[in-house]
Amino acid sequence: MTEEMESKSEEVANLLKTLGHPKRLLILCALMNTEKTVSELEEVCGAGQSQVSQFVKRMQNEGFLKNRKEVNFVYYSIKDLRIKKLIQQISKIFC
Amino acid sequence: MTEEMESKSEEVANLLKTLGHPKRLLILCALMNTEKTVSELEEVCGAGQSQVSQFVKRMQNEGFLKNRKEVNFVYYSIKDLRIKKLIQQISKIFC
DNA sequence: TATCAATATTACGATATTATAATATAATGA
DNA sequence: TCATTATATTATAATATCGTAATATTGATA
Repeated sequence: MTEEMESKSEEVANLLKTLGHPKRLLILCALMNTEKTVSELEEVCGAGQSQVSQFVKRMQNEGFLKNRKEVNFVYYSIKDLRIKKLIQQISKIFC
Repeated sequence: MTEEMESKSEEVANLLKTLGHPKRLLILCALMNTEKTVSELEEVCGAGQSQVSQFVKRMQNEGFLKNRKEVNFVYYSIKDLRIKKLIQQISKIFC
């Protein structure tokens, strides 16, 4: 096994792990067509404020999400078209 | 959020979690073209016998793999064409 | 300035996962 | 039968993740 395979497999595994949580998946699905605030996402996935904040932070760090601040709201959305298509593919594969 | 969405998201999340481990990914890739024994898979992913055995058991339980016993070897392989295509999609998405 | 609303961060116990070692099982061949 | 080989199972310590509560931050507004 090459160094490259090892690091690539870790990189991909990290992305898959981030996707591998039911509430994070629900958040991603909810963001497919529109941006949403943290409190809106709380309702979407039935998690508390703190947990949603942690979820979106992680997904942003992994490159899935971006945000935009407006007054004291923070709107999260899918980072770009590439990620949106990726999520569509994933959902096509598993659903 | 409907009951159905909740259970579907858990189901998909479980599949993604199973995929979300670097050595399990390496095992799946190694099985794309050919079946392999547990000891061959040890070399493929650089894990010990026990761990590989646990990995393939889990992936078999999740529906990714099947096995075939021959004398005292156990050959593991991708369960069917549908799963093979799924893994190809995943690797196309992330690589 | 004081307060409030929205979000982020931190802390922490509970639970799950990982990696490893030890042992068990099952089939083979001497 | 006994030893060997391949695999499976069990146990366990280390680590990671999850969910929750408490606190901090930030910007707006009274």
